[in-house]
Amino acid sequence: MNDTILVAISPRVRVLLPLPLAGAYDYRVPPGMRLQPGDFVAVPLNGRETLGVVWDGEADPDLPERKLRDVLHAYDVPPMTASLRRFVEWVAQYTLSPPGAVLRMAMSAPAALEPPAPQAGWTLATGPGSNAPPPTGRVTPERQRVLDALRPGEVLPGNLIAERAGVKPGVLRGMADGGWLRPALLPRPLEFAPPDPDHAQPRLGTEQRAAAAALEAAVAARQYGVTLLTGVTGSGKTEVYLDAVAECLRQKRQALVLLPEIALSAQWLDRFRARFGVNPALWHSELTSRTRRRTWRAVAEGEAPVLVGARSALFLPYPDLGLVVVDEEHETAFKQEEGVVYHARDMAVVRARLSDAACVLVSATPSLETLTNAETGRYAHRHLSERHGGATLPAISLVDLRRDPPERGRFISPKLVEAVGGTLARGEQAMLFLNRRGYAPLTLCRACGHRLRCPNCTAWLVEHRAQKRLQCHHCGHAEPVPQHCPECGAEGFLAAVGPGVERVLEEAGTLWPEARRLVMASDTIPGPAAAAEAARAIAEREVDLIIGTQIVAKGWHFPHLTLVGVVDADLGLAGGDLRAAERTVQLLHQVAGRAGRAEMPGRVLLQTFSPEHPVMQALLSGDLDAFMAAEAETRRPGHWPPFGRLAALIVSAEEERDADRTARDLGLAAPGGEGVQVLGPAPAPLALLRGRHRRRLLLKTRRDIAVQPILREWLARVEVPGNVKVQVDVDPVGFL
DNA sequence: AACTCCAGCGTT
DNA sequence: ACGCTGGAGTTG
Repeated sequence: MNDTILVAISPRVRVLLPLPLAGAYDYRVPPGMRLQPGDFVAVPLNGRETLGVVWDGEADPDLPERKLRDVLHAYDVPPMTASLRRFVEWVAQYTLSPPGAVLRMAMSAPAALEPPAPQAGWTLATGPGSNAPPPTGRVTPERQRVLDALRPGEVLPGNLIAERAGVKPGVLRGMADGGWLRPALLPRPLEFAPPDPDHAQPRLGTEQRAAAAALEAAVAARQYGVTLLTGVTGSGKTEVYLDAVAECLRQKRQALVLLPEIALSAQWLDRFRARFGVNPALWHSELTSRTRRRTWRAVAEGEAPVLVGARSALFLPYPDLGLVVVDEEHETAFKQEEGVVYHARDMAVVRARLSDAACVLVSATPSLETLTNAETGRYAHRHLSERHGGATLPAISLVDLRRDPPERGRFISPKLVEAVGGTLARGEQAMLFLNRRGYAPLTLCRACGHRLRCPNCTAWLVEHRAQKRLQCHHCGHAEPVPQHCPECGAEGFLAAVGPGVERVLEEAGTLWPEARRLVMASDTIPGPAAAAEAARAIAEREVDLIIGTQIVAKGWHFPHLTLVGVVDADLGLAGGDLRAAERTVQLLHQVAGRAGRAEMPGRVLLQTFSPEHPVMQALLSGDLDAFMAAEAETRRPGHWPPFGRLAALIVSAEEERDADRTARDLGLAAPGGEGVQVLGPAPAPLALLRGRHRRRLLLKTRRDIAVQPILREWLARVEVPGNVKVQVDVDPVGFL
């Protein structure tokens, strides 16, 4: 045997830090510490302590020993699963984000790594197997009641024992000194009561039953697969997918349900409670730090069997995810536009695949992307064609504003006035929908034509008359409504142009002074409590007329609502957005679905200047399938999504010429070739946003060409100065 | 992201 | 000579 010189090479691990660094860093494992991939650790970084996760792969052997620092500490929490680690990497490479930036989303409750402080309680010092010295002192009646309140081995909090025994807390201390009681740690209670899959059996129709069985089978298969669940509003899609959740519970795996607006989902939670007997765990950005910490830890320890959340819930550390449901999958709220730019619906599919879980995408008005995946067979498709409980679909009609315009200065046409009036007269509820907050979207000077615009954004200031302020809906800038025109100084010439919900409220007040009116907009319904209260007031008929923005479109059940009037059906169609028509159909269809959900038939009136527009015709006929098929044919020839791929580069800088220069450089370095096309640079749709000048370039490729390598090479060719930001948006939606 | 380092400037 | 501020650079 050869003589070998054994060099004591200290073991090294790669640690990914939740910071926007290029990759994982290597650390030394101190003697006695055992680490495996996924372990949460504390490490030194540039003179401070940072949390991180032991990552996969070999440490760099060429890194000199002197650069290495020791791992400081390993946390006693379940390690991050391999499936979540793969997901972090996948999202990072897809969105061109540093992996650490994605990891940060998976470490959104760092305090949860510390074990929860154990709660102290009391237990009997004497008892079977105890060799404690015999207690001293008399057994008073009080003390006897304390002894009776505790079973041998039982640990209870002091205040509970004192309450049960009817004694002052001081008695317990005395008994502890005398050796009757001894302090002990309380067993940690479960954060979330386990939902019972068989708490209430829903009454499903035949069609629902078949769909539920298919979803249950998909969950029971314990492997990846995506099912699109469609059906008109009121067809009972929620009950069907809750059956899949029940099956997931029986499989002892965790279920995740993503909702677009978790803050508005009070009614959804009622249905969950009715089905499973308990509340699910919730996850959204407005949780208190305490709830956040507790929920994160409960999820990691497998004690949150069902989690309902916003898109960020995708990054929670489920030990064994068995089902991911994306409700209202077409909603643009699933798109995260800042930081790591991602689409939660698409990432949900990836999360499910990497976890060998079933995925269910749910919508009455599915996106063209999802429909196309269903048509090509990548997704299974289940459709519910019947409205549940005997309700019929609302009758939709158009009001041609060219033939039947409202009175001058008004926005509700005579036909709609009549319909609302009739509905209110019958004691039924009506809704007026206008997807615009505030009083008026534009204020202009009638003397000089000046329009009041935001100093930081390419946007008009919106008057909010209730607050007597002008607001920018993009940056939060607000100012008092001026008396004089800031341009020409004329007094009394500033005029509100166009309607917002506040103005419709005012008009409704003059038309139906007796009607009890409620405005539902994101500024009047700021959170879950307000949403629940609004739903209650409407259900208990404390409201006659609801005036709302798009938040009224989402999943509400208003049993007494029989009329929906859409004040401006054309609103979403302006502008050059690729998906404007699709989104308008989806939004207006959802709004229309609020009418007539119980036995009373519903009616919908759409006010439009272009009744012949395919969007209006689709809503009129109710044949959304045909509309989506036609929509597909407009996108297919130009290889627009979903028949091609799109990525946007948003170049922004405080100085316009800096943004222009980098945008031009990117344009000059643009990739090309077969099936690859670059559009721009052009001013971004909001050319000025929060004080930054923005330019946009669009990369469009054939569907079989991945955009990420092209983007990486492109960005590597261009030098971006420090005062310029280039944001990458793979699969952009909307106009940002 | 959060720190150090250092140039450039003003104060003591 | 000292100290503050801002920007660039670094972190294992």
